[in-house]
Amino acid sequence: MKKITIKDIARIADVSRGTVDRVINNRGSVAPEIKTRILKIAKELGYEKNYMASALAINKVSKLAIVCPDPLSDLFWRLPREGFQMALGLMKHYGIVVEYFDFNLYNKDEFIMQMGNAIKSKPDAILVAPVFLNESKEFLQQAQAVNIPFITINTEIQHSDVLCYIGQDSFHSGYLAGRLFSLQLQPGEEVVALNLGHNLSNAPHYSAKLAGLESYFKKHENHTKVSWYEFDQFLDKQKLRQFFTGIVEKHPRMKAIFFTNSRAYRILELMTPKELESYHIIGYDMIEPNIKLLKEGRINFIINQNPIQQGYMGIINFVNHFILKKEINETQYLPLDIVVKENVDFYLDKNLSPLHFN
Amino acid sequence: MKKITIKDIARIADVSRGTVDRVINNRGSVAPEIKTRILKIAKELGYEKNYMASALAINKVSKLAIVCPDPLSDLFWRLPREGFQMALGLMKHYGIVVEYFDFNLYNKDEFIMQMGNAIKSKPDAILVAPVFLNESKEFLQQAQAVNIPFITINTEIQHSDVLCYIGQDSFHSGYLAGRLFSLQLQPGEEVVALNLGHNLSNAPHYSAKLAGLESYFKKHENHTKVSWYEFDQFLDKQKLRQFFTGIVEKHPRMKAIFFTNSRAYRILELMTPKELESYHIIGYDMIEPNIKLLKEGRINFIINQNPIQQGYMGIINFVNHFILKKEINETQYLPLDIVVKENVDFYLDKNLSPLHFN
DNA sequence: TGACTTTAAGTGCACGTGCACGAAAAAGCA
DNA sequence: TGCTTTTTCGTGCACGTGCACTTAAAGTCA
Repeated sequence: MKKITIKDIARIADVSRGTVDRVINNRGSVAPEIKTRILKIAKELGYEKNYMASALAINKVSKLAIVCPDPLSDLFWRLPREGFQMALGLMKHYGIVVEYFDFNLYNKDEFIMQMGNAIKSKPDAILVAPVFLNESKEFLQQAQAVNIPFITINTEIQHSDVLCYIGQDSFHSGYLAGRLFSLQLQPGEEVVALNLGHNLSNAPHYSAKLAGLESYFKKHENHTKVSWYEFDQFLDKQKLRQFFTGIVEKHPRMKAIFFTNSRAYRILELMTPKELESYHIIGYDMIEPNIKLLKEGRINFIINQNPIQQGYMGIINFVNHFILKKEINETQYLPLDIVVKENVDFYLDKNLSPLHFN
Repeated sequence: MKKITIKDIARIADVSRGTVDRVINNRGSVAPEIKTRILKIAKELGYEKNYMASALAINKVSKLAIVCPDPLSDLFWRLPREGFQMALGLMKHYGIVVEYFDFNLYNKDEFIMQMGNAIKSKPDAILVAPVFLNESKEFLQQAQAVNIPFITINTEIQHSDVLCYIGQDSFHSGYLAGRLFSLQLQPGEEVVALNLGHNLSNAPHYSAKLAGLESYFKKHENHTKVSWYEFDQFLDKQKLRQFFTGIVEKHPRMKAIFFTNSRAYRILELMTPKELESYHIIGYDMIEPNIKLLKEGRINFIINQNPIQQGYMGIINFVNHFILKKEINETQYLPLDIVVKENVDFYLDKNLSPLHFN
């Protein structure tokens, strides 16, 4: 019942606390036979280190650098940050200091700069959303040289020095969208996928979604035509409308529109009432404009990427690895939540308040 | 940057640590003017109690009694327990001792007995799945008398002494099922809801689901007929089949079947191949037989009640309230996850491994 | 054998808080 | 004023671990 301590072990093994300490923490300088004796006793008694006392004694902070898009530059990125805060509130007693290195989501140079700054700050680890594929891989090399591991969220990249990835399986995310469309599509109707933003070739999480979407129809409804387009000047409403008009003209049988990211609302706000009625829409992310459109019945499904949990788990993994020294999984896929008008309220972050510790 | 401690405040306020301690913890015996001075300084400096040192000093365990159905008596109840274990692994350093009081889900007397035992064990709080409505309310009275608050999960009951409820909004859960059916229903087709198990009048979480389902169709498709039945001898395959045959005969236009709980598989395993093809099925809970049926396309949608999170959050709330002394929300609705074949893999608990701390 | 080095083991303090105990100051009272 | 009672405040130890420092023992070599 009572928690067993180092002192207990020392008493039973007839040695001093210091010796037990050396054994437990593998500091050496202890006779082999005594070491085995102590380990045996510790195991038998089920000794578990008291992390509170440990953390108190160490009195040293672990540093985590977080390199994510500026929450102000993109609505979505508020949410992972919320998750960071939650977990940090919960874990702050372990002595974790984080430094944020925000960058503008659309500015590759800022990303490069902030990644450099993050590495320069000599943290114990870097938590990064590697939205720019090539540049991220480059920095991974650099970090590897100075022995700083990466925790990645949101965008999955393949690299040996990534401690773990937390986010969605993008391919299956697109695949799921295919299934959801097919619930309502009639034969002959076409599907169009739109990527508003980053260049697809440098953004693996977006292109994987497209691949998944196409894969679904190839497998189940090979007659359904799927096309895709990318467009990065979505902030210019006039150009965006022109772009969309072009698509409408090119695809008179278009019935379903898939958005690879959170920016469905950018086009929906430019649609005519008639257009709004005509299409099945699937988009991503529970940001305010999308939620509104979902509730109005304009967006049919939102696929939620659990951004808050992405942040939450990122911190948890840091704690697990660096403080509790536990094994962690390299790939941690979060659920592909299907959000409709009828359950959207229960996905809003206010429901996570119990995890808010501040 | 540096963490500010009681000692710092004492030095600045020119008093002793003890005095600051008395102010911070509201122990009285301190002159009013000094109290305000100390509070002011504490606030200015942003003092935050170090809970690790605090817990270490107190060296007292908080006791939590958990009264939930035996995981062996019902597959579903393994999952909340997993959530308990996760959170406890994460929080164990706060010194939490839990005692489980399992009862057979179908045995009201066992529930009564274990609730009694739980109260007798004099815990700081009881975490309970109050699946029997009337009996639960009775014990709430008793616990109130000896000042033991309740944390409830899974089944929502109205009572002033419930510290918090963590689980689904059952009404909207049924309502969502209505929407999901309507994605595929043709005019004239009927919906039947089946409650295999508890008496509905004593199980509010089940009856609320039915109400939600009916409400959806009343509001959106008033022509669609919705009927419901309950049947508690579902373990007897022959009787169950008879029961179902009766329903098939009574409802030749039945196209959609809604199960209020996890026991859809009980009837599906008795269906003929032709019957299996004929109906849209919605059920609850990610237990093994249901997952299999979902993957085979027999069950169309599973609504996930986040059982692991129910357990996880239950513990988190205990910590928040009793250790960190934070305000907690009385009602904490978990998402109504829509699970289909295409995203089921990402809802399996293996994906939550990072929360496993043992 | 004696002086010195290396290795093994023990001791004491620190971390920040809670709490019991006792000292000091203030208040009450004759 | 002198005494007692009450209030207010300070001090020391404990919690379990980490770590630096000290001491003791064993080993090395001329």
